[in-house]
Order: sequence, then structure tokens, then C-alpha cells
Amino acid sequence: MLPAVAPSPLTGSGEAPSLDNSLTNIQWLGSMSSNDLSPCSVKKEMEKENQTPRQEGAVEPIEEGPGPSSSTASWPKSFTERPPYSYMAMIQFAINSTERKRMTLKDIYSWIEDHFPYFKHVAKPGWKNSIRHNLSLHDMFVRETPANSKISFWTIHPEANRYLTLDQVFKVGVLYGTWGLGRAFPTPSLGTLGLGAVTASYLRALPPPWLRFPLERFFTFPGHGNIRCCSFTLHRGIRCSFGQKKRYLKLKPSQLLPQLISLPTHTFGVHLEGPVISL
Amino acid sequence: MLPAVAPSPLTGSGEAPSLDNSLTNIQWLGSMSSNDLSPCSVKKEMEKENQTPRQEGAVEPIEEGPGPSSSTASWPKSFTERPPYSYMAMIQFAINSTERKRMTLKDIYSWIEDHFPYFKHVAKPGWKNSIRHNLSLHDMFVRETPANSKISFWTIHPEANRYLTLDQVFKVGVLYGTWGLGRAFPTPSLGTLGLGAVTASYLRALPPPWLRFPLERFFTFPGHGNIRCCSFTLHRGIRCSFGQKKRYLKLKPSQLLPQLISLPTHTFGVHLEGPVISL
DNA sequence: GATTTGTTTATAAACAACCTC
DNA sequence: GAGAGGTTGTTTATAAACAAA
Ligand SMILES: [Mg+2]
Ligand SMILES: [Mg+2]
Repeated sequence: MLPAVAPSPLTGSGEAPSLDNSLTNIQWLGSMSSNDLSPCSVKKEMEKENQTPRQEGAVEPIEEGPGPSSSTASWPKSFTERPPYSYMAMIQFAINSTERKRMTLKDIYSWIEDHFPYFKHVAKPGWKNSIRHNLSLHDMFVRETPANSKISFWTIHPEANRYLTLDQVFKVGVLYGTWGLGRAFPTPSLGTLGLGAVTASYLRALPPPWLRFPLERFFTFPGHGNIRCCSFTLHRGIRCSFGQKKRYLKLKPSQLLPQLISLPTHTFGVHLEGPVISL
Repeated sequence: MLPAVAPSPLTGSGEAPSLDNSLTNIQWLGSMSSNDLSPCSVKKEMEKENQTPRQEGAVEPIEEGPGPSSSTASWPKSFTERPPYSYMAMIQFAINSTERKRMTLKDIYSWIEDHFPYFKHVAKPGWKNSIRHNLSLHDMFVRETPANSKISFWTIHPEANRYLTLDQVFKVGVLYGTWGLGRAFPTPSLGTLGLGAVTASYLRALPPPWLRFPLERFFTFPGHGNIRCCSFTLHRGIRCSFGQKKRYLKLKPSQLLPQLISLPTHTFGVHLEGPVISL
């Protein structure tokens, strides 16, 4: 019941306890953002369906901020370290990178290897099994075979596709609606990062890279009115909460947007429109 | 390419190759059928919601047929051997054994332990994790909390519930519709049992316990007309096919009955009505 | 005949929320 | 009431069995 004092945003992220994991992940956010693909990814480009060219303007490269998030001069960890994205998220990034929002299995493999070298060089071969598992398991992913074709493409169910791309994950977002009305985060426990007492201005004042986090899924709840508290996982081990507990919607996370077939839990991009409510 | 000759039904099941697994499973079908619960299951009976009394007439005890399926005089294997049912199937058996078709998690645990001692005495404790995983994962299982109650019950989505019970799995069924029109089973491969050249009279002539197998899910396809071939898994490693290949519906198994949210693959009970077509 | 693609189940684990003692 | 520890619920990862292409 004692409201724990949330870390002040302006004192810097370095003061929050046990942030090692988060900072590791934060480095990921900027490192593989754009076109630094390995050369081997160019050869079969003609056989693949066109991928939409990246809009460079959409990417905000992360300047190294204060604190331990500045990377060393050697090979970036992102080449050997597992990205913080779930398979479900990476598959969406891959499919949504194409013009027609569809991709063959083989190209999904390649896209992921090209954008996340971990899977090319480090991961056990079973990661491809996991990709196939995810494609089959989640209703969000739908296989389509064009008439008179033997090729089949994986698509994203139109009701479920929010057209998120890897680039979007890096964007800076703003709060929308009546977010951040809650009290201080009550009980920051192991592996939990409470931002506490969140207001829009509080969030705007957060030093980078905090606002670059994927926050999207808990922002809008069509049909559920104004939600005054939320809690979500940024990456494994890093969780954020806003507002009062005890007032959660009694819905499992994947039901929060009931019109969607399936929602990923982690690592979604900021994808917001609308007015910012100053609190 | 060579069409393998299917085993003749009247020469007995003992001649089919590599049936060790199947016979092990067949023993399962009769051994735990009725009320031979362990004594420790009686105590908390009052706290539980009523379970419907078993209709003894519905169970056909399996007399020991010819071949290696007769069990030894010692403790039946079924007490230490894993039952052939998936978690999804066992959960349905448990919930459907109650009057109101709902059950708490704890009672699901108990029901399974009582009816399948393997889970009480042999299985690693992680099996309960798997039960919870299945309850959450499959949309078929829906949690309901009565108003003003703290208890929550697991139910089966009414559209998906076929009200199958453990007892029904033992029932003998008959073919319905135009089943069994196909040719010989083409390529029995490792772990596959081809019945081949199946007709209704062929199936009626099969010695027990063949017709006691769970066959239900491929029998009726509302809205799909007459299906002339099918293939299904009885238990792990034992697969049956009817009819010609190359004429499969292009649907994944769980979509065969599209009005259902989710269908288990294995171990479903015979649940048939209608005329038997003699071929 | 071997490889790739697709579907399903099992198991372990991370983690949140709830409940009980 | 507060806290510790066990129970219940949701989600992801990984391996594997197996069918079909
Ligand atoms: Mg799918
Ligand atoms: Mg469920």
C-alpha cells in the first residue's frame, strides 16, 4: 500500500535499480535500424517480392544519451545478441516490410537473418522450427496460395494487422487520451520497473531512450472508455505500470482489443495519433 | 509407389507390423473405464460439484481378444503408463463429467489424477503447468467467474463442446455416410497403419478392439458434402487413412469443422448417428 | 529419397495476479 | 493489516512427432 517513490524522470535512467537487462535491450533499439544489411542478403533480391524502401525520415537514430547506454567501439552486441523481439513480432516486421504484405517462409527466414544477425550466426537451427510454429499457431498469420500457384505466402489477417514495422518500433511516441492519471506505482518488485505517477509531461521529460520503448498495445482500448491504469512488458524482465492496480480490466491481454485475432505481448511499436492530454 | 497390401481385417490385428504401440494403447481403452478410482479420491467429494454418475450401460468392457493385447495378472500398466490422451482431451473428459459442465482447476487436477494414476504417481510435477497452459492456450476452454464469487470455473465453449466423455471413447461406432469408398492405402510408412480398401462391411468385420478407436472427428463435415478420404491419428504413432490421397480438403485439421473454435486432434470418441451405408 | 513446409502437442519457463496462512 | 509463500492464469520459447509437398 505504501506508494513507492518512482524514479524521477529527469534524474536519468541510470539510477533505476537493476537495469542491466533494459539497457542491453535499449542498445538494440537503435543499432539495426536501417540499411546495414550484410552483403549476402543482396543476391537473391530479384527473386523476392519487392520490399518497400525504407523511409529514412521515419527512423530517428538514437544519439547516445547519458548513462551506460553508450556502446563500445567494437562490433555491436546486436550482431551476436538476441534481439528483444518475439518471433511473433519479427514475423510481422518481415511481412509488413513488403509491398503486398505477404512473404514466403523462406523469405521470412532471410529477412530475419538479414536484420537480426543473431539468427544467422548464433541461434541454433531450431529457430526456424520456431518460426514455422508461430506461423501455424497464431491465427493472425494466414497462409494464402494464389489460384493456379504452387507457392504459398504468409499474410497477416487484415483485422489483426496494425502494419507495424521494425522502423516504427524506434519512433518516439506520445501519450494519447487520458493516460497517466494514476497514482504512483505501488510495489516495484524484482524485475519490475515502475515509472509511477506518470503524466504526459512526465513522459515527455523522460530522457532518451525511454520514450523509444514499444508502448503501443496498451494505449487505445476502443470500446472500453478511458482506462486509468495499465501495465505492460517492454522486454523480458522489464515491465512498466501506470495507474492504480485493482482497477484492471478483467480481460486477458489478448482480449484487450477484441477485434483482433491475436496480439503480441512484447515489443510493439509506437503507433499513435490524436491529441496529447496535458495533465 | 507400390500400393502396400493392407492387412486383412479377419486375419487379426496381431499380424500388422510394429503394433507394439497400438496394442499398448488398446489396453488403455478398457482398463480405466469405470469406477475403479483410488480410495483417496473419495474424501473431498462433498466439496466438489456433482459429477454425473456413470451410466454403466454405456461402457462396453473390452474382453481380451486374441493376440498380445491380453494383460498380465500383475498391476495393469495403465497405473504406471501414460494414457494416450492429450491434455486437451483429458480436460474435456474432466469438465464434461460434471453436471454443469464446469470445473475448477484444482478439481481438474484431481479428476485426472483419479482417472489416470500415471499423473498421480509417475508424471513430473510440471504436468500441472501443462494443464494450465492448455486451459489458457485453447480458446475452447473459457474461464467463468460467477457474479459475486471468487471461485472461477473452467468451461468449454458451447460452440466447441461435443460433450465427449472418457466413457464415450470406448463406445463402438458405425460408419455414417459415404465413408470408406477409397482405394487401398498407398504408402504405409513408419508409424503408420494403413487399413486400406475400407468399406463399411470391412470395418464391421474388424475384430475388436479396432472399432473402439476414436474416429469421430473425420466423420461428418457439415457443409463440405461427401468426403471420400480421410486420415487421422489414433494415438501417437498410430495413424489411419481411408480413401484416396490427393483429394484431401485443403483445410488444416482444426478448420475441418469451422463452427468449432478448436478441435483436439487425438483420441476422440465415436459419436455417430444415422444409417450405415453398405458398400 | 531427401529436404522443405505446415500442423499439432508437450514441456519448461517467465511473470502477474490472486489467495491463504 | 502486512508479508511470505503457494496457486492460478497468460504468454513465449523450444523440441519433437508427423504429414504433405
Ligand atoms: Mg496461422
Ligand atoms: Mg482458454
